[in-house]
Amino acid sequence: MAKSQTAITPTRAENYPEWYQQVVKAGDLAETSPVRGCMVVKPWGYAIWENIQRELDCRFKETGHKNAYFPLFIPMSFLQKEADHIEGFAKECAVVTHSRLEADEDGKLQPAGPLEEPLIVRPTSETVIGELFSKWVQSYRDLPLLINQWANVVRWEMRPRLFLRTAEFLWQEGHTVHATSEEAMEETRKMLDVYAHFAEKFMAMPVITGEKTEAERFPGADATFAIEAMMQDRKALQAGTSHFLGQNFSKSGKIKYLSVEGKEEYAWTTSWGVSTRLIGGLIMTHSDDDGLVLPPRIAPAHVVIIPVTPKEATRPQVLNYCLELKKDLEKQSFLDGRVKVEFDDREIRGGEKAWSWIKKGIPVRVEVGPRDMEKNSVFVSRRDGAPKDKQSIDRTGFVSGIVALLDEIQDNLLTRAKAYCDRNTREITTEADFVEFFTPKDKDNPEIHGGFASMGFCCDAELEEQIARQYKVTVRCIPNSTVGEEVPCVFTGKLGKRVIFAKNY
RNA sequence: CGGGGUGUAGCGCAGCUUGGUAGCGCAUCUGCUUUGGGAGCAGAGGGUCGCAGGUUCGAAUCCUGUCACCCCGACCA
Repeated sequence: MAKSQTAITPTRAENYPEWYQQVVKAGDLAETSPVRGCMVVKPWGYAIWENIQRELDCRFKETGHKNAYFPLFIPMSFLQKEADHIEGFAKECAVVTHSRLEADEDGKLQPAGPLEEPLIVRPTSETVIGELFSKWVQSYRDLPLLINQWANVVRWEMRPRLFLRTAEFLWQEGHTVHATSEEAMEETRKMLDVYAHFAEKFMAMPVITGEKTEAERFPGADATFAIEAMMQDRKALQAGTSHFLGQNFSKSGKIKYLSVEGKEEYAWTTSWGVSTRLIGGLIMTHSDDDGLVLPPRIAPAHVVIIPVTPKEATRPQVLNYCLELKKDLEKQSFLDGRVKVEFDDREIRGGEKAWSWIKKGIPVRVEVGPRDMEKNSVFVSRRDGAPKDKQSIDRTGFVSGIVALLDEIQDNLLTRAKAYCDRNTREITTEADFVEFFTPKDKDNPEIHGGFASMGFCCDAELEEQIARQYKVTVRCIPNSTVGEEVPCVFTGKLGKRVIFAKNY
């Protein structure tokens, strides 16, 4: 049978959503679970999440936050406290109503021991954390209170997609309490910047930071900020959010403190989070028709060494040479650690072996055989290049240059992603251009459209909703970089703000 | 939860319109060959066709119900 030209079928151009699923599968990142909507994160995928966690956790601690853990269950009455918050989350919650199971006459298990008050599996923790914060905060001396938790949350989504939207997902939620509005706003923006910096520097994922319009705001927030990234199908992915909650949750949760002047005041709170969705963003930013492409700074391993042993006689020497090479590479410092090396001596065919690593997105592959050993060189290919593109490099030079090579791949991926985003971002000035920009050209791939439209908008909520219904396009954000700019609205001509319109995940 | 689609060997699919008791590719096993590359040749094993009813002498194929998955919509990190 003639093998397809690409490791992944269908290709991105043929069917993007299906391609995405195949990349997740081929890269051995995750799979669906017996429970609809839930996800099993496999070791290679979880290692990516651990790298995301490690880096972000450092940044959180550097900015003064401490980790804590709050309960999975929230009393239903807590959710009731903040009116907008209920509106936003009540519908998609998992509800626990019983405390045990009992076998009936037929031996079938039945829920028993009904709870007096149903418990909600947290969709987000503002309400429980607020309850506890109200006890922790008494005086201005207790502020600011800067807490983060790494946890799982559940939102009973109707249309799950691995990493992008699952019923249960892993995330981090920061919750902070401040004495003043200014300080809380500063925190909100600071954490957004932490996310933006992380996305660009580590995930090589260019993002636009900005504020959400009222329609897209977090339920219960006074202002929501987000990082938005462009995927390869030109749709936007909200990759992280930071909320200025004003005094809404402190009023509903009674978070009060005694000020320097001895007056009782309501505190100002923030919350911010990123989730395993980042991995979905990573996949859709860099991967190609041969599978996953991982930026070195987030990859579970940087280099795979594949021994080539055509003759049984030289096999032990080749394996030994590879192990020595592994040791030398692992002496090199990369980021805060070492260069991480996989040595693949599985007893499978060379081609299959190499392709399995291509599909996993490992940044650098090294093939070492008897001839390389004789010349004291190695055969190297980069994941950001073509699969057949291999180069013979002197062993010493390769080892001493590995860190530079990883940095180069990292930079190249960011440059490439940035160029893609720029190429598909257009200034829109008329309604006709807007319609044209977002009308699919290809009937077989109706998802493919223009990309990001940078344009003036009066930010009328009703108009925004109408546009969303008609064109399936929403305001992704009011970019921080253009705040203050006054631009005529493309639809009404009224002076408005510069916004980014796009289709989104 | 609405609209559409798909369920046939471990995986990917054909067969279904025009009912006659199951086929292809990959994978697996065996042998020989090959050996800087997702191997070649020859042979073998493996399926009560998602599940439950119905129509019929006879159902993968027609009808009804049901479950699961995927796509589109509503909802969303």
